[in-house]
Amino acid sequence: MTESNVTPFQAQDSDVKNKAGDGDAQRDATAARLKAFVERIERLEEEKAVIAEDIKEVYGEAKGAGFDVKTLRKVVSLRKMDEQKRREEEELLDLYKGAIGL
Amino acid sequence: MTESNVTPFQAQDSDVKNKAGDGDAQRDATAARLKAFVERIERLEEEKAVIAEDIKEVYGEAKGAGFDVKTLRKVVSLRKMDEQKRREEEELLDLYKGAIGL
Amino acid sequence: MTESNVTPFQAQDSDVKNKAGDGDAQRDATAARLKAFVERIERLEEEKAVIAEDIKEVYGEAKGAGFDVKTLRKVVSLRKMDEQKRREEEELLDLYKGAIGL
Amino acid sequence: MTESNVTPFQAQDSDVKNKAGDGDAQRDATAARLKAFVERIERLEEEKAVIAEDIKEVYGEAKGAGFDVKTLRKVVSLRKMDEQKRREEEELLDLYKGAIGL
DNA sequence: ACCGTGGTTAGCTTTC
DNA sequence: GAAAGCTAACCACGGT
Repeated sequence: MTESNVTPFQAQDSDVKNKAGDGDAQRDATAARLKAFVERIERLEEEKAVIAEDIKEVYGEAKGAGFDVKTLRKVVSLRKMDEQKRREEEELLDLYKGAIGL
Repeated sequence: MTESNVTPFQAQDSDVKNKAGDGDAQRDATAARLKAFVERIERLEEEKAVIAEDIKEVYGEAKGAGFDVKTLRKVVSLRKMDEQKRREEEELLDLYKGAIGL
Repeated sequence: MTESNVTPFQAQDSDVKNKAGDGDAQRDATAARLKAFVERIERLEEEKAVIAEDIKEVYGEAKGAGFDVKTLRKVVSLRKMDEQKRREEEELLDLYKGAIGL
Repeated sequence: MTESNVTPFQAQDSDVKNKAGDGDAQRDATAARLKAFVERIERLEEEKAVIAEDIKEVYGEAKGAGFDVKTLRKVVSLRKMDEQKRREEEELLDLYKGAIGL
């Protein structure tokens, strides 16, 4: 699939493509490649859904262990914010370093 | 950890928590368990974020291969909707069956 | 109110706001306009809440008439999904048409 | 419609209804009533959607007037919370008054 | 009567 | 700057 020589449908401004002489072969090939992309995406989304499910289960466990879920979520959320803040500060530091010549 | 005999903090309306005789040991143990939950969740969320990233990359690839991303997203969305609809219709059937007494 | 010449508060990153010469008049005017927006929103949300209440009542009526509410909800939900699907398919068609250059 | 003499489908535990000898007339009547409920609900939901749209527009206006939408949402939300709190306190007061004999 | 669950809605992020 | 998709909080319902 590294040697792609047919052009799939694509947003275009005013040009007309594949108007005539477009055999079924290319159409089929394009369709197959499209299908491949769709399936890759769907598999990944499925994995994502599974993990989301796992997360819910962990919260459930925590609840069963006596923790307050809402509070727990807040804690996780706050740590994530801190993390972002820390990264931003690091970026800023890098920026400064670059500005003064490494 | 299956034999949990300390009570973690928890949302309470008007009760008094940890009033007296609450040694540091329990507090530490509770904190440790809380930390464990938080870390499990964070690890899972990290995995989820990675997959979300992968999905974005696949869309990027598709775009590079000449597909229109917006259209591709629509296709994926419609397929998901079909899936949901199919499931709901099955549920509805079961519901009807229950509603009229099996 | 079409000629607004004062600047209300607004999220800003690192700028200095209302530094000097900022009399009370502008502040009051801004506050008044803010209040007006808040009140408009609150009135609309109130209307929305009333309608949500009405919907609940209709479900209640249906229940009183012997219909199974859960099933009824499912039916409504499926019809909504059909509607959305129909619209999306139309959009998809347009999208395809655009993608291949009209 | 005050004299309803047919029984619509409904959740039941173990009884079997409408098994045999159920003419089409009742079925049609039930279907018609069901349809009426569905349509009433759909109309109300449509109204609700319109109002939700209006609210979005007001936020848009406020933004155009220079207000920060996120902050504005926060203000509205806080006022709603205050309102709830106020009501709860009033209820509590009534409760007390009742408890001591008006 | 309470808990657990699922559906609904609002807010945030990211894209165009 | 607008629009949409995704995510997280909220709420009402049914089950136990």
